[in-house]
Amino acid sequence: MTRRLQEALDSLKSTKVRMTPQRHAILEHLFSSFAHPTADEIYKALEGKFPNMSVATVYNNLRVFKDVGLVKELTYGDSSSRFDSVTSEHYHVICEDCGKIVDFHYPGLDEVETLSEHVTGFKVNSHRMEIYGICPECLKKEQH
Amino acid sequence: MTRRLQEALDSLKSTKVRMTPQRHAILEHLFSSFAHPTADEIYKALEGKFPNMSVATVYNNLRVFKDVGLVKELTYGDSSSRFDSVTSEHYHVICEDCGKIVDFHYPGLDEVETLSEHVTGFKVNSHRMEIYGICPECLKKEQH
DNA sequence: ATACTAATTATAAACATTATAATGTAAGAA
DNA sequence: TTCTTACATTATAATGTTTATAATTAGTAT
Repeated sequence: MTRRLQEALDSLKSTKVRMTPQRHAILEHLFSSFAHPTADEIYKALEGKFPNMSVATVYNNLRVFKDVGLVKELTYGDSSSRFDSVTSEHYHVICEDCGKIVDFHYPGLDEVETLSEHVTGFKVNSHRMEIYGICPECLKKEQH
Repeated sequence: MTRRLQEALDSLKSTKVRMTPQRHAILEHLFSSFAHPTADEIYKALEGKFPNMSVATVYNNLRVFKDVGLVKELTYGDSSSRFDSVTSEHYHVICEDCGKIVDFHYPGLDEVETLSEHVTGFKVNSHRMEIYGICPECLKKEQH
């Protein structure tokens, strides 16, 4: 069990969210790696362990985790949402070919928030940024 | 007819994309304002003029325009894509309360693309950024 | 152990988007 | 101008993701 998973489980104890085997498995899947799976990928990954689990359970619980701030929903260009276990602030680099998502840390875009606040009169809360391109693996495939 | 629309029509002449009344109307709708409508909003807006137009026509043509670089598809959190007539490079400031989208110009984030290319090994093509907050109108409402 | 409440399952429905096949039409050639 | 051909449109069905519903099951506090 990773530290990140343990922390997620602990933070759930302070809420009124019940722990169930399915929820534990979904959290484990999300927090034990830095992947950004779709709901369906999670569903398929846990099929062996929970043959009777409904896909609605995956969606419901992802929403529960989102509501308590444990995961983020990423709505990018492709057809289905991806889910990201929340760690620190970071950005995503996305492969336009295979859809793979890689984390990317970049320091200061605070200036952008400040400037946009002045220009638009908005009270700015946050921003998001994604970078699009072709991943090394797909670049190789193209060359063949 | 606005200059932006005329430019869009001109640029289509240099491609092999045929002009049809439906295409003209969709372009007019997109290029005569700076709105960011969904496919369904465009469909409904043109219902009066083209009672027989199929929703597939809207989707097909938005894809055509996207392919030749006249429009951009914006996939935000909500369920359906929005479409933006391409002008110069710009970003969007989005009101979390009423959903309003305001354009925002900001010069150089090229450095982000360069750096992410080095760090991840991707061949980077583009990036997008959105800024989230509360617009002046909704701020006022909150204070009452 | 019991009871209460919430979670899960199975299923159907909703919704956006895409595919298919038949019909209609834009645009260049004769 | 008319003809021709390839492309666009329509109507419809299909697809894929996500949500809603109702019945059953299972956590948790007492």
